[in-house]
Amino acid sequence: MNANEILDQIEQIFPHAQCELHHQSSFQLLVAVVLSAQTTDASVNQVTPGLFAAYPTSKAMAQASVSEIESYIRRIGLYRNKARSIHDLSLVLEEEYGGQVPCSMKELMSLPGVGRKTANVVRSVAFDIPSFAVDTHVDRVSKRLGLAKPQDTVEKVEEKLKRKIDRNRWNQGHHDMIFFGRYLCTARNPHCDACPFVKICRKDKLEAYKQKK
DNA sequence: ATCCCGAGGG
DNA sequence: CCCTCTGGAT
Repeated sequence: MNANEILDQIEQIFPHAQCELHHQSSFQLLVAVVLSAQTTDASVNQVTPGLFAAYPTSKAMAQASVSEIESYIRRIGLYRNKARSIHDLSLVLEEEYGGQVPCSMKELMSLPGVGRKTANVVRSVAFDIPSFAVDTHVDRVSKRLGLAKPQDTVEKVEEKLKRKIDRNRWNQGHHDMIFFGRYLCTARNPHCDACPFVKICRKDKLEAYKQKK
């Protein structure tokens, strides 16, 4: 079973996999993705309504104080780093990009608090540019399904997925693997009884590798 | 390699 | 209680 066939199977189980972070603009998407680091999107969606009501645009966010932003997002993890990142990146958007979110990898990754994963998600969801963001779910699922090796870095996993999956399926495939990892192939207690990939699964090998390390 | 860091699930 | 959640900067 090749990578495209694996996606076919996942899409039978999850026909409507998509971005679940609530947002109404590319700026709001960027902020929501920064907030989503090491945090469930359900938690992010609890704080963004209040945050975006107070500061809907990069201009408003840049004019807010970091402590004011903190007060809206204190419920989620890493809130001090995130408040600082959101404020500072809004300032850069206003001063360097005329209030527009850039779409190149180089420009996105130069923003404070924005790394390769966040940049890939923004490019994929906001600009519909073929990308493959590798987060904790995509990394785990790729290694369990044998699309990458246990020792591969996230950059290596991204490279292998892009090579093995048709380009026109990258953006949807990302969300397919997120849903599969979030709702079926979970980190703890995966639902192997309902999984179509038990024959090819390398979960045990992945865990053995982690033990040695 | 370490730090950040609250909430929800098992 | 411990683990995990669409990571990034140092």
